[in-house]
Amino acid sequence: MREDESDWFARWEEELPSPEELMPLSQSLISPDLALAFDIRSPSQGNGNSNQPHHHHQTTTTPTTPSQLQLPSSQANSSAEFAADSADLGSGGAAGDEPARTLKRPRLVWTPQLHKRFVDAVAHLGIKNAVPKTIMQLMSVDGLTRENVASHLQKYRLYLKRMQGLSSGGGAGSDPATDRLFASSPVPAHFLHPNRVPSSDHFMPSFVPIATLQQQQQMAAAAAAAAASNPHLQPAQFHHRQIAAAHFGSPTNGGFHSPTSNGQFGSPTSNGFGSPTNGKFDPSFLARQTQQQQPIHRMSTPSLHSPVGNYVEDLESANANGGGRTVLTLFPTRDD
DNA sequence: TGACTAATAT
DNA sequence: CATATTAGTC
Repeated sequence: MREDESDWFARWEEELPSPEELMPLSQSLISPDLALAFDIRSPSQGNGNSNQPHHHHQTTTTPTTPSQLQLPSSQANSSAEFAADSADLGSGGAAGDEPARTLKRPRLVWTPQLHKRFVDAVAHLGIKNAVPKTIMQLMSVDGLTRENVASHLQKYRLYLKRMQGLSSGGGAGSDPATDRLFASSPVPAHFLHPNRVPSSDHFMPSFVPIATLQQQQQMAAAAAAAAASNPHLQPAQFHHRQIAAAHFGSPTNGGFHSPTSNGQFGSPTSNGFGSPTNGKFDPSFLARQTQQQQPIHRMSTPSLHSPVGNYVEDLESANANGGGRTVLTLFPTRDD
């Protein structure tokens, strides 16, 4: 049975999105235009995690066409002429406040990869501890906010409920596009059986959330740079109508991957969680991520250099529904 | 106060 | 419809 442990782990690793598919979220969130807007949202919401851009190195293994690299300045958009005066981008006018502060971030798009990470996190945490903040931390996806997770979690829960109800009936399959995303990731058994607790339960020997510390300053710098370059796109600009969708296609070890062999992770708290569904687990592994303001000390990860995220901005007409929506695609829209 | 969930808005 | 945002509660 011990093998099971390593087995599941191996399986888990395998299922994880390959580095090529993984990527740092925030980076994508922060498109040039957005760079300006990437700032945090409401002042009151401490926002456990703001977004922090990482700088990734290009892994030599990025066979992908080198063509799309770097930030295209998004000028691809038609509005390249936003730049003009730097002074007031603020709301035009009068009040000129801090636009960056009030900007809204683009809608997060839950790609299968992202969702997978989400499910993995939830599975490993156990429904009990699977609350937005924890999930978010475990996912360790740069740029993901607690609210993003909360929202998704809500929906996921509904989905699970639906599944439960359906499963007893018989089965038929549901293929509505609605579940498409959720279907992309297997739902851990316990999820469907809230009451059942596997005797041998306990997975997650020592899961280690790597990344998690990011530098806000860098982000600020980046923003500043972006701002300088593209002085403004005030919210009003985004406000209504389309932005460019950023597609990501870059490998990144985000931090989810485990360096098995190298396992330097020896995290101080590499404890095996207690039981996900049973006892209480020590969130120590969460490493108190005290808000932001951390000295950019990257962990000594073996080789956590991530490739630069070469994302391309694409205008996604998105839907033909009511009108253009601004959407940000994080991962390469690669369906599984 | 901060976080969670449910409800509602976009 | 998928997310985001708000509101009520703990």
